[in-house]
Amino acid sequence: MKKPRVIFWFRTDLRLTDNVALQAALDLNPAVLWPIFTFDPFYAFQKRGGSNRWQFLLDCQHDLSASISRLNPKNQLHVIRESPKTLFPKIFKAWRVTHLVFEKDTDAYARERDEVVMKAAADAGVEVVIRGGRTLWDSDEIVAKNGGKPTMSISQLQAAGDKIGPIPRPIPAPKSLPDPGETPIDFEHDQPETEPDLNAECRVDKDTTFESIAGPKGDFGVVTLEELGFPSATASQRGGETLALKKMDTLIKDVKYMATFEKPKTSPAQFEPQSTTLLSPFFHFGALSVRTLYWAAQDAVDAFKGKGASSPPVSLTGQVLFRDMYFAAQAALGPVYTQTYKNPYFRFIPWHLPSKIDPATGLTTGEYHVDSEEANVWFRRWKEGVTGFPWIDALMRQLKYEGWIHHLGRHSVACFLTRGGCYIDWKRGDAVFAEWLLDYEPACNSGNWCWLSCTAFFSQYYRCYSPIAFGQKWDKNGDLIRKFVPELKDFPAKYIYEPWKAPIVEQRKAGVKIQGNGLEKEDGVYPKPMFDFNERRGVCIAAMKTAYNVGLHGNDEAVLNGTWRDLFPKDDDAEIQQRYQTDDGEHADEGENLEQHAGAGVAGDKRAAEVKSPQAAPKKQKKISDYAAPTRR
DNA sequence: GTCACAGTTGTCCTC
DNA sequence: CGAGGACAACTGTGA
Repeated sequence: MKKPRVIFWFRTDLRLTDNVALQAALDLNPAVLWPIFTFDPFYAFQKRGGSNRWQFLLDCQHDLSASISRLNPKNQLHVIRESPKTLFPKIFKAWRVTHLVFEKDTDAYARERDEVVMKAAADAGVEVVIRGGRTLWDSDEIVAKNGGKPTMSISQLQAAGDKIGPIPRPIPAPKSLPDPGETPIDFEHDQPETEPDLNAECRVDKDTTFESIAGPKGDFGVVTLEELGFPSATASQRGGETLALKKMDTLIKDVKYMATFEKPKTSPAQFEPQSTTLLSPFFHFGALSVRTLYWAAQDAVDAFKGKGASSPPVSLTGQVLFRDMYFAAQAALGPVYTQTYKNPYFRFIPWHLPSKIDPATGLTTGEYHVDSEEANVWFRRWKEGVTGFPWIDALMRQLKYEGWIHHLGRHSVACFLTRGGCYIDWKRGDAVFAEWLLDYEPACNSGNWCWLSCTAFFSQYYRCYSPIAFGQKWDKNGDLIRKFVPELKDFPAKYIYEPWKAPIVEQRKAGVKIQGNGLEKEDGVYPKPMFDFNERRGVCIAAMKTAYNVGLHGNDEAVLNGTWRDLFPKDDDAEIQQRYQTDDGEHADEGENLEQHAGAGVAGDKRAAEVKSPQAAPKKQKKISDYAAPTRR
């Protein structure tokens, strides 16, 4: 029998260490092995992502390719610029492939993509080998042990994990790699769909990535930011497995830090160095395996002799357990995991700026309805970091520039945008994080936005982060603000969280005027706050109470057919019912699913200080357990 | 079914 | 300055 000719398909596992799937490929004892990465136009055009994250990905690929070449100078990472859906059928034939090996991926698009590829493999007589390694436990197995339901709490995840058994220990990197086979590309190069381009705004130039299948030099080299038409990255964090392992080495030496880590006690205001490990971007691209971190942390706890070793959920191990919880929730719910509409586990709350839904698929389109011009301005000011609340603005500018903010910083800005300030749909924030975060992970990002907006996973909506007090608790002097909002760098600490309260003479001394809305940039000016936070907190908590009393979820009939409004109290409060503005036909609904009625008038949020209780709304429409678990494939 | 209690990460006031 | 309780009141878990 002839020895196997194997493609190893790298995806979200850009590493050699603890790569269980790669080991499975080597266990086939292949004659030749092509390590490949399909540069999928889907991610370039139909998923949001800015320069910082692209750079991190490209770093990971350069590093991986170099590591491969170190093991075998004849080999490298072969980056192929085409959709895997069209590429594989051609390449299976052209390269006379016998086996395709890859790591399992449970993201919604990845499942669909892999189905297509597996079908092509079956048609071509190529054997497919899949191994798990992206999560601590296999997400589908977790779902099965959780009664086929999404894991909606950390205790459910832990119970399901206990039923499966111990988390596998990481395995070492291979010591050698076979040669690659020949790489003829004498087949047609399918051109990608480039419209709509969700990243059009981020590009400074047109994309040329897909002009050739093996790159401009024909050497299957790594794509560049220039080819993608993206500007240079601004983030200081860089990617790659080598760097990740170096970070791990440093961490492991600090047994006390590892063993006593408690997430809620780490400061969101600390930068250079940050108070947490900053390993999440490496997990996202698979440059480091979560099992490596898990066992390093667990071993540190076991080795720690002092007092105060931490345990889940606050410990380092707890952090990756939460990641598994979100992944298993996603594995159970499929595409609706990243939206409320059609999702039986996510609470329906009539936020401002709700998502548009594609009637054909029932999925969000990425666009949104503008039910309130005021809320739309708030959203723009939030995104650009000119809300007039320095703590929020510093975090948002840090996010844009560095591609990272501390977890509690994310809590602050997410609470502020949704249930604790603007009352804007969590999907708007989710999309901004998707664009800017280095570590953007759909499962975790969607999960955390739901958590913070009290849409799912968490429900104590009356616990509301103050854009003033929360930052002050960690950073009295406002150093994070001084760093990322330089307009305020000379402001007295007494007023730095509430600059609008500073007397004119103090403003003059600090060289900054507090005026305007921040959208017209002007030197020496920092905007006034975009609303009275205490007033907004009251409005939001009352509106949340109403939404909770009505008790709808994303898959309830009233949400699907748009009659949910009938269940909410009829009053003029903008936060109770999204109201379409009748004086602006542009925003009137164009016959889509969410059935936005033309409202009774222009929303006037300022009036909404007191909110009436819902009239005779049922305490609970339905219990979650009344729903059949949504099925996938 | 009921009830008490806990829940990774709130704020503000009093003592 | 730190601890503790009120605020108003959510869901999931387990006895």
